[in-house]
Amino acid sequence: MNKRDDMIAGAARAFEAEGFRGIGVDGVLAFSGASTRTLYKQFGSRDGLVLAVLEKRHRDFMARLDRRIGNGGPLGELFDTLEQWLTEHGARGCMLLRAHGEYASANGEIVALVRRQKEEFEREIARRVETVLGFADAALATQVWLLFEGATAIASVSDLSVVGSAKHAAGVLMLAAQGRSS
Amino acid sequence: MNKRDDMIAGAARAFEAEGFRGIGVDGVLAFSGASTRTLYKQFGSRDGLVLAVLEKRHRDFMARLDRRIGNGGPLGELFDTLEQWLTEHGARGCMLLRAHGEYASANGEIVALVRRQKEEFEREIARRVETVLGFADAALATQVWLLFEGATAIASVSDLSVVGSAKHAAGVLMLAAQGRSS
DNA sequence: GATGGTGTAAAGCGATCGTTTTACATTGCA
DNA sequence: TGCAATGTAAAACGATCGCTTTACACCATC
Repeated sequence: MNKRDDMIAGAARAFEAEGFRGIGVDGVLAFSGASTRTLYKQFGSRDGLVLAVLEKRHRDFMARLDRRIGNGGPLGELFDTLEQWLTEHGARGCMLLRAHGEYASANGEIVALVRRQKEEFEREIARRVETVLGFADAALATQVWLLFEGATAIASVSDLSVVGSAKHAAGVLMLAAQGRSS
Repeated sequence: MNKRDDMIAGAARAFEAEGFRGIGVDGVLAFSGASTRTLYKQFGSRDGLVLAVLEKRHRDFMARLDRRIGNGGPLGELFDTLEQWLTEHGARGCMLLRAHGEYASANGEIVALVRRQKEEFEREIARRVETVLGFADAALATQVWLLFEGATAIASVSDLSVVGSAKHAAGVLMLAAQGRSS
């Protein structure tokens, strides 16, 4: 019954470790023990499975954000959630952006999906910035987003402490924005 | 004579557009018109070509930094150079980090090279931070690095204006660091 | 004017790619 | 009890993969 979910979870681990184009269908399926027949019945194609993995990945992270992890307010939660996420999943760069890069000229549907997901994520950050400041500040939201994605990327070649650095920098930028408004 | 350079330049364009694992040897060579024979004589293997591309890419960007582009001081130059670079090469995410992700479990030499390159880049930022502040501030250097890599990544799904946002945020963080020291 | 370095053209190596297909087992619902 | 859905196992499709090899052309230097 949850075979479909097993395949998505297994494929996510496979793509995380080997990259989206670096592993074949058989290799991906080995992570969940499913057969090729089931893959094509459930997802239609290999790319269909990729889309399902990306959708679940984004949905899971957004849901995790709602758990209000940590104690640094709406913006601090953002980075505390990221640190917890990277601890659990390993830091290999944002899976969505990796797919965006690997399928840039091979699958427009995947590219479009990731763009939509990132727009949604930026809006979520803007919402949190407005909650903290009491007024909207699109420029600050973008800067916090930059710190977030920078930490996600750099953690793969450095260590998880960069997430704390990003959190701290976001706090400094926020205080500066508050100072300018008073 | 410059056939080797042609192959590296062509391969860089190929990998930029299709990803490192998303295009075959024949496709890569079509960008420079070279033959497979020449590839294996010059680079030994496909991965050898990848290493050469990454080395040249890093060296070229570091050399570009020395041209002191823009007028925002050592830190402003960093982001002005990035913006010029992305305008010329297109914004598809950092090629080095893309390679690091795609070869994470397939080629340790590539992974190690990128790690070294990123360490060197972080030191370059730290050097510039110290020049501006008059004293070393490793935490600030890391934060500027986060903004830089975040802008590089996000420009691929947004637009180049995020580089200006990163530059501005770096300026705010620097002023805050100066304030703390006085 | 032979030689060695560097290049192209093209065929072929075994392996693997994404996908389809055939054959059969299990399960839940009518 | 019977049927449809869902699953596995395994073979095979043509295409493409990274790589090797054979054969030949150019062009500088000694």
